[in-house]
Amino acid sequence: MALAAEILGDRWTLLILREAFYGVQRYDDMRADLGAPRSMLTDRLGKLVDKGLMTRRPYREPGARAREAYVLTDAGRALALTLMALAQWGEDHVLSGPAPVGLVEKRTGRPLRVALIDEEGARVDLSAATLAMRDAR
Amino acid sequence: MALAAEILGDRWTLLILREAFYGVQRYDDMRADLGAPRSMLTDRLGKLVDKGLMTRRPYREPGARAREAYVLTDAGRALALTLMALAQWGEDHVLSGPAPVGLVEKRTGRPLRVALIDEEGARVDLSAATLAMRDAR
DNA sequence: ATGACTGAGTTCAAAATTCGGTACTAGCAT
DNA sequence: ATGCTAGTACCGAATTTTGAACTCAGTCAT
Repeated sequence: MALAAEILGDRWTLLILREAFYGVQRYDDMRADLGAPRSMLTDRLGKLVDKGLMTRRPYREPGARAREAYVLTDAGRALALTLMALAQWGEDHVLSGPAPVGLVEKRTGRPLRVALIDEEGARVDLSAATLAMRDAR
Repeated sequence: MALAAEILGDRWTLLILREAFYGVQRYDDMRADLGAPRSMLTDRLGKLVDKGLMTRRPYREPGARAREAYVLTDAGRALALTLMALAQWGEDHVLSGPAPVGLVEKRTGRPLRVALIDEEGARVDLSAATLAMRDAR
């Protein structure tokens, strides 16, 4: 958690990851969307690549130079849960209203939410949960 | 999400929230645990109180002056999902091994995890999910 | 060939934040 | 009164962020 916080405890990083989840892959699009200073964007994208959350994927459009798409890795995509939980929390508590984008089931288009589940996969309410020490495992 | 990222896109804030979830409420305990500079801790705790994630609750031990416990509000507690998702991700992807503390069900002590659920409360795998625009709602 | 355009990275100086240390205030006991 | 200490304030140095300018290199048109 402390290590995760080191990677993710940064506003720009969170915003970049959100962009990536929205499907934005190009440096300049991210920059336009986020209003991030170039050196910040370059720095943070580089760090995300270094940490294995993103990869650079070269691509070439007809008539243009080679460019790089910033694509989430599996590890990066696994952060969807965290980012969605954060977005849900933001909707509920920071007065920003519903987010325009959410997770849906691929097959059916049904909306999905982040929640707690037990070992059988059944939902458990947050109020029924508590923190506890774990076994040595 | 951008607003949430503004509040939470900060390493110390994440670590303080983790402490709060562990039940640590006293300034000096947090400081000892986190190794945070005093002014950072004061600043971040103050911000968390300002944003309504925490409240200060005065208490008095016999023979000591009045002190303040930093207690999570409902909004703060609602971040359990986000923090747990982050911790789970950290376990899975940052090579830090299992966290010593996790969420369990109050009544049964069974371990809980963060996951995606559909409208019926059934678990949906992350690979079966995708981002989509939402209705106007 | 040259020139224009531009995508992304680099550099720079000013502003902001962080950090570690010190000083301070105020509540309690002696 | 003094001593201890919980938490805040202050300070200067170090680091990071920011916004602007610059740079390099790939592509196209002439």
